[in-house]
Amino acid sequence: MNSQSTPLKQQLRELIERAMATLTQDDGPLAGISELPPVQIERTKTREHGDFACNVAMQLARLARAKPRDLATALVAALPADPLVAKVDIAGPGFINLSLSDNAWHQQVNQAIAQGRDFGRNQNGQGVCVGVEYVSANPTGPLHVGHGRAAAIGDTLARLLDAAGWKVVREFYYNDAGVQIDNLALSVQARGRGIDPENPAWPADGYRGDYIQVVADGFAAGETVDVDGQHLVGSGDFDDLDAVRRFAVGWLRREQNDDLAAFGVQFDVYYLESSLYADGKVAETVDALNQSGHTYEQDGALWLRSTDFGDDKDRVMRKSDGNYTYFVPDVAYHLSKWQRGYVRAITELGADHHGSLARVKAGLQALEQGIPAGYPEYVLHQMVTVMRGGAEVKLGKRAGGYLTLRDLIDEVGRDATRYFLISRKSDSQLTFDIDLARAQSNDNPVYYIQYAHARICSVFRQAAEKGISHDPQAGQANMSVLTDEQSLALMIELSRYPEAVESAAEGLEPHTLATYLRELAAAFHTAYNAHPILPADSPERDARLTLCLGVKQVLANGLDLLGMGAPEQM
RNA sequence: GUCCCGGUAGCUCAGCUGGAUAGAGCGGCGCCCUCCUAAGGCGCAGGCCACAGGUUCGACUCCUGUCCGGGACGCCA
Repeated sequence: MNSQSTPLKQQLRELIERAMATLTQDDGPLAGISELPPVQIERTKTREHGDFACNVAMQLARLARAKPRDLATALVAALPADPLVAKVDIAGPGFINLSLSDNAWHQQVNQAIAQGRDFGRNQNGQGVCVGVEYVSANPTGPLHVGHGRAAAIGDTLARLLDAAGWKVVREFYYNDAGVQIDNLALSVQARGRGIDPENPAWPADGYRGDYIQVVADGFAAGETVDVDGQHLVGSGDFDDLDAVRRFAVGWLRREQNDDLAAFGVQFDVYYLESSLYADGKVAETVDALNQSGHTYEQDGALWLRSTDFGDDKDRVMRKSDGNYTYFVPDVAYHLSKWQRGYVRAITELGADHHGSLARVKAGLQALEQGIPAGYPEYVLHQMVTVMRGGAEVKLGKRAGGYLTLRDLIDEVGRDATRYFLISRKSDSQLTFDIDLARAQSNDNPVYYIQYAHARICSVFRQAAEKGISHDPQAGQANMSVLTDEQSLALMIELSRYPEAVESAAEGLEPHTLATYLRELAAAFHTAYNAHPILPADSPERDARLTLCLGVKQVLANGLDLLGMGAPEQM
């Protein structure tokens, strides 16, 4: 494993910090300022402003009672010389603009090649354990597109956090015992007895989809289901509702797992709601809430005074019929995450559940067990609508045309499905255009990015056919022959990758990585068109091929974080 | 009525924890393959960042209010 070298931004930040330290000495302009603001280094929008800009002089202006530009001048004068930095300017209201040497970019390319799959990874998480929960669909039906969005977002988050040095546990939580499961069992039983949803004898809240018939047929035919460590055999005895229930749950669990596997999504832990009752976690939670004094009895029910913790009204914990409301096991479940050592817990949910967030957080606070106020962190996604042929595809469970995640994967492919579900900010509603996702054309960003990777592979194949060998060492030594604008722009784009990974992980915003990869691919395609990669001149050729190797590595790393393939040929 | 999320080019959307002249793709118009995959590239046109205030050196970004669209508000899960 290569030791990760210090990221560019951080190296520059340290230079500025050293300059600031100089100015705090004795009677320097910053002397006597106790709290210096954190130094922010950011990429500039145009190279006219250099490569990186620092706004610290403006931030310090008031504290130091000095003009921003005067401070900037003093900082620049105190800035230590460094081979990374070619030029320093002061511009606008007091920006310090840093222009890097070409050699700085060459180093980034070389690092991408040398570090390989590790390039872009960082140690920000310091190996601390974070639980990431997502999908968590109840086993009452096939996964639909909304679950697909949850899976794509959650899985990419998990990969990003892993790349950022956290110890990630992927978790799937499901209810295997509640009212909805009863409805499932009753539905399968009814189908098994030849009752269909149009029949007056159909269960009131039954699941009407055709898949119920399939499950019933399997149960009748004595099919077997192996899932979650269980081996289930359909007995065909529809009077044994408990057996029907176990079989149906197992069947749908297996179905969901198969679909998720086809989507490239796997979990470390499957957590059953029923286990929270079986192992006393629910009772422990209720006792702790009672003991902490945040509960009261009223109207024959037990209430949590969640308004003490920011909820807008108190919530019933135990109904007057003696059963717990769903949010009690929810609190117990998140307590178990804390107790299992998840220092951070991230819960990915559909935004239609946002109403439950406040009460779960309130419940965790009311336990008074030192769980941080921000626990768990929620990432919510908005609804997905699907378009085909310019018309909306209805997704309702009741309708016959039930579009499942599996249907979508089969129709447009795993990579395109993942990309489209991840490419938008999770906070905004998403329109999934099946025709666009299927298009094998430049309308489709999936191919655009993957094609960049395939194109590089193709160039190396061409080189091999022509008997041209690539000397990577010579390439690295000769990078300075690449002075054209497009190559430089490509190197700079490549150098942004570690920052893209870091900020996507930190902000829990996987879509920003998708955006970055499109920009990297664009920079590559531009350079590809501007200059032949296999010119006769061998120093230049070696350098261009070396740059291609670096870009190829970054594309592969980035696509992998999105759970997508990096094809060598298209 | 309360709460959450959106409102940026004709369309679909980016805009990184407030930064310098607002970005990309598609669509429109005009170009580029005797050349490594044209699944590509180049150029032009296109904007009161929903609206009105406020905060400050500086606001698409933060705060308040209004309007529009979507969602959530149960002793359902």
